[in-house]
Amino acid sequence: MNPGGIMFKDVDEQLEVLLRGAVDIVTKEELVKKIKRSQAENKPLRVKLGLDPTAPDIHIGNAIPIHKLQAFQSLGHTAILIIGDYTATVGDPSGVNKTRPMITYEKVLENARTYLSQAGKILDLKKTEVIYNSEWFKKMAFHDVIQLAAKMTVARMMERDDFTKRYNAGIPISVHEFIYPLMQGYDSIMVKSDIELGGTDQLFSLLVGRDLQRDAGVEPQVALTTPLLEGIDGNKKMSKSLGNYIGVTESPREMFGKAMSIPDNLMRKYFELATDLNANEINKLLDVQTHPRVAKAALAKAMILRYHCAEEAEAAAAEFDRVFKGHELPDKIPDIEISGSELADGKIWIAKLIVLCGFAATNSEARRLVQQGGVSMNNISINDPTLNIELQPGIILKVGKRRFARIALKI
RNA sequence: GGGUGGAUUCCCGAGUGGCCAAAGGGGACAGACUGUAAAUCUGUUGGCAUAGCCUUCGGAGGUUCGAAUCCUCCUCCACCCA
Repeated sequence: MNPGGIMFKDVDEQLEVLLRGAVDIVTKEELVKKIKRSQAENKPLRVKLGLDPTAPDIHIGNAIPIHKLQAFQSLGHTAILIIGDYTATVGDPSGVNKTRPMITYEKVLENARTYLSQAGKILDLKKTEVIYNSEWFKKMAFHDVIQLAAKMTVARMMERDDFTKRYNAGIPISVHEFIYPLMQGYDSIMVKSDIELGGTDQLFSLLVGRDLQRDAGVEPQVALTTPLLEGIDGNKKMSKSLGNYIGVTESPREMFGKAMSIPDNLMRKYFELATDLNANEINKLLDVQTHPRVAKAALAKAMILRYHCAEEAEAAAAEFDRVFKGHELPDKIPDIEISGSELADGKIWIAKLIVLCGFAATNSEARRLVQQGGVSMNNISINDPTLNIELQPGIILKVGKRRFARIALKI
């Protein structure tokens, strides 16, 4: 059937996998053409995804296009992961309504390391071309930069919704932000990409890549975007800085808890983007017959399954029920050692203890938590913020619904 | 280059001599109700062992018994004209 060694699946079969969950495909005709040609010539397509290591961790939101890249990879195509070590220092303006601060190159490299190891949870890195874009950008002369900049007009830049909005709102836009899409497009030329993936907020940059390629006399890449995922607050886009994210390296129990706190109306989206369940399974779980809580627990487990094993997912679910339904103690409670020098007459002020456990930033905050009835010790609620406690070893401090500590005394 | 307006607490935003640790909203946190959902309701939201004191309204000085508020200089930002 395929003497060349690589065996590509049927075009329709490939499209079914590749288009699942995709938002924009520019253009679908070109994609079909490329896949057909790849199959006929028995030659893998070059599929590019750029990641800017601006934060140390990957969360399940920015993992979405990585999973899409993995889908291409598992079909035999060539996955190209661009580590935007150079672009990261510029700062992608997409979807941001404030000027991004520039981050240092050292920080970027440090982030790149963890990014790569985390991306390895999704991709087969042995088969992935990993390329740092400083490879070409750091060699560029100013002259080259200007030539690149000459390929774009201000009017086209201002077509972008986020730029227009910022401009009209009087929020500054730096010139270097205009350069960003050009850099990303230039990457496409350098790695000879057939397809570029990205979140929907990347569409503009992906299209610039097409323009630049056309200008350079090569066949334009197909732009394929995946949806942006709202954070667990259900409001804003998932992001590290908003603290509404689920990190791919988080423990199963953390993932489970966070998944359970997403709003119901986001369940379908999470099912589709953050799990490997198929449409039938998802529909069945979201049926009116199924209690939303059951569906959400299934979602949490399926999500964990992408990054951990089945036993761990089950254990996380059981633990969750025990703590939040059964109101029992979690089986792993962090031990906090309190130094003897913090005590006075063998006692410690409750607010101080809470701060030492890291459950409040200041004594005042801790005091408020107590006043509001959010603090208990050994399951006995404490309401007096001036209370001094005699520390018995192994005493359990609970703050709010989910923060526990077992106190030990260090003499 | 010339002109105008602006910078307030996590964010938006009110405040133009004392009643200001600073309205209102958002967010966040805690509690009630639940399913760690949504909606709703209540409370909290600078620090300090808290009836009191201390630090904060872009920065540095100054006027005043008293300054977020008035004056001088500086920094940053936006808009208009060229």
